[in-house]
Amino acid sequence: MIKKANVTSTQVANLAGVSQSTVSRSYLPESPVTEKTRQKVFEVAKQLGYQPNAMARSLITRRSNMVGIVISNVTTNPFYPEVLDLLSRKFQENGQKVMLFVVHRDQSLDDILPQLLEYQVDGIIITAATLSSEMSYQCERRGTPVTLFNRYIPKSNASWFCCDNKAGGSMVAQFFLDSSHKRPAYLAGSEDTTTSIDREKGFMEIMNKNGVETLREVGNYNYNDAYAATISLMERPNPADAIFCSNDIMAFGALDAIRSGLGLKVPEDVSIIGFDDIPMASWPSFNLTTVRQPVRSMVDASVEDLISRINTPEKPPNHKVIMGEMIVRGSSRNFS
Amino acid sequence: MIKKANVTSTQVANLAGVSQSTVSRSYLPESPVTEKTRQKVFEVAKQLGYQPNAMARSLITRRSNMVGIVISNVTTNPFYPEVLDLLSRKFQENGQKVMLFVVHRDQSLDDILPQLLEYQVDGIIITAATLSSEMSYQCERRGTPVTLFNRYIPKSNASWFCCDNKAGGSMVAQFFLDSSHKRPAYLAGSEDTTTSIDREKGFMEIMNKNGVETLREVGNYNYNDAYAATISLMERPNPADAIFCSNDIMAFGALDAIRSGLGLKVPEDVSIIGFDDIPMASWPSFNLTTVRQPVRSMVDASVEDLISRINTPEKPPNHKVIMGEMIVRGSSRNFS
DNA sequence: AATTCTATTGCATACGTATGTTATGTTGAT
DNA sequence: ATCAACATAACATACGTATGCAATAGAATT
Repeated sequence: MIKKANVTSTQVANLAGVSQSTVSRSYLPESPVTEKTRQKVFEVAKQLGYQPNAMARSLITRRSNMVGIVISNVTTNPFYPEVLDLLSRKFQENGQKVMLFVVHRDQSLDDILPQLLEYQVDGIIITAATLSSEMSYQCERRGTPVTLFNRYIPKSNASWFCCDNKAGGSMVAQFFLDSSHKRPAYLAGSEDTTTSIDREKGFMEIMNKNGVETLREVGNYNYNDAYAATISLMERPNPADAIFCSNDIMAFGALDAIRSGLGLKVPEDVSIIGFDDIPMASWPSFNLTTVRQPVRSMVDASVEDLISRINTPEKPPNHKVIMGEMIVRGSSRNFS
Repeated sequence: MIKKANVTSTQVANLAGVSQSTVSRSYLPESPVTEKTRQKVFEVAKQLGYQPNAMARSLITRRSNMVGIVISNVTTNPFYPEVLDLLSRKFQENGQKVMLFVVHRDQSLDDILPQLLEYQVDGIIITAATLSSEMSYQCERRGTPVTLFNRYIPKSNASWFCCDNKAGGSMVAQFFLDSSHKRPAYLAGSEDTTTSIDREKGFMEIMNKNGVETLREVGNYNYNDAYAATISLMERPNPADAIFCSNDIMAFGALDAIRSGLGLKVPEDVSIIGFDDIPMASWPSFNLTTVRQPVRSMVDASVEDLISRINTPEKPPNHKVIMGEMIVRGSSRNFS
């Protein structure tokens, strides 16, 4: 527990023959300090190995320059590492440090957010997870802005930025109909996520409007469940000829089930369409038709929103739904 | 910039009719404070929405309970999100918060580490990146322990924990020889990484010992380069019949190149072996033979080392090389 | 040379907590 | 009832920085 004593601004000040406040000001860009003294301070600082203490600074400025990122599914869906990478990069560019929490199914956000607040983060981004109203209230009370990424909560003061999941679902449905598929199926993600619910909603709306009966299975957003669900989907008396999977990873599971598991062909026997457009989707092995999520736009919007609300707390939360784009590849047939 | 005023321990103290120090002690588990007053303090705290300020606490205890994680390749290789997930979980279990930096090719660690030190992290883990001697010195001077994950630096005071990459390479070479392959090839990762260099070293050692000529290409640890490298490997007059790829992602690129690109068969025409054993390796589409990295052990060792060196700074750094395990699947033939 | 003004610097204090030391209250024994 | 002994609580200070205000020095003006 014996930690080496820190070099402080006071020590630098003494050696440089100036006051502590001058040292402090030397590190603030627009402070009135002569270039000569500033250089002298930096020189001594370098010699002593001095570096400002961000904790002490935060304590007095009431700004930590840290944001909290809460994320899940980082190992089960490659979409989220990408989101994390982009978020973290964008925050770095804006001078914000990132305090990261990876949440698992067995953890509650209600245990994590207090830790973030304890560390005085300036703002919080929540990805692929949702917020209890109690926590939403806690954050509001402390004036800590919260932004949701690909989730939304109807009445809270959190911002949110989502892909237009419903429209995405509809696009896929329309595509299936236009290419004369007769037995479409929806392979749901986790039942309690708005992403899966909304994609299904959009998909079903079009199907119902056209009076087309639709099959349904649950794949819980993972490969193995999707594999199994696809088998059961295809072993019915009247199997599917088109499967819309609520994310790409499940689509890979479906593809493998169809091809390796059942010995059928894609897209000749069944068309498969995914959601996300992760890099692997374009690999020859999969060559997956999918709905591309506008990750960049979503990340940019989220970060910019959060930072602007950090800087001006009175700003109301923002909400935006950004349209995805259908990427047609080889896992779906176009005509019949 | 107008941040809501924090609720402080002093306010709680006033309302509860006790002193600030009593409030403070109420939050320290083994402090001498009557259960009755502690309850009263908590009650008032809850009512006021009080939460201790970790910055102020860190300032005085000289412990931030934050560790820095520096990681790269988080989007290009699914192995690293898994590492990140495990690291972060293990640190959480030990009460350490995580400050995350995702580094990119265009960034230098020398710009990142000072930020971590500024925030007084108790320790630093560096994954898939290496440390300049200048930075190593800076960390040592401040008494901040550094642990490298899957990298090593001969003479520094950093700990490191690696997979036994050389032994892994040798295992693969021996496997190829035992199954009578005649034209082995090594598909290198990024040339400047010790992981790729060591795997090659182990591979070549066995091949040389047995007088077997070996082909070589570079795939830079990514799918696309590996795909292209494999094509060029197979278009030679005397093409390979066995390819050892320095990670799984490249192995997928090689597989796709062989099958979709060249119309050949795996493992009949060429055997492919990867390294890492990421979850996808077991998917039917790939069914990849590979060397499993002992991620759990490596993560456990790294975290335990770092935490123990945080608690007792006088401890010398540790180094450990952990053996991987060969996972034989369908992408390699066993006999000939 | 005296005066005014401005650009720098120093002084003092505050941020919110932890903790060594002293003071208080309570219990028990005599 | 007296006093010791102990368990709790209060007091005061320190952690390392930023910043309002006062002081200083130097330049500029007359």
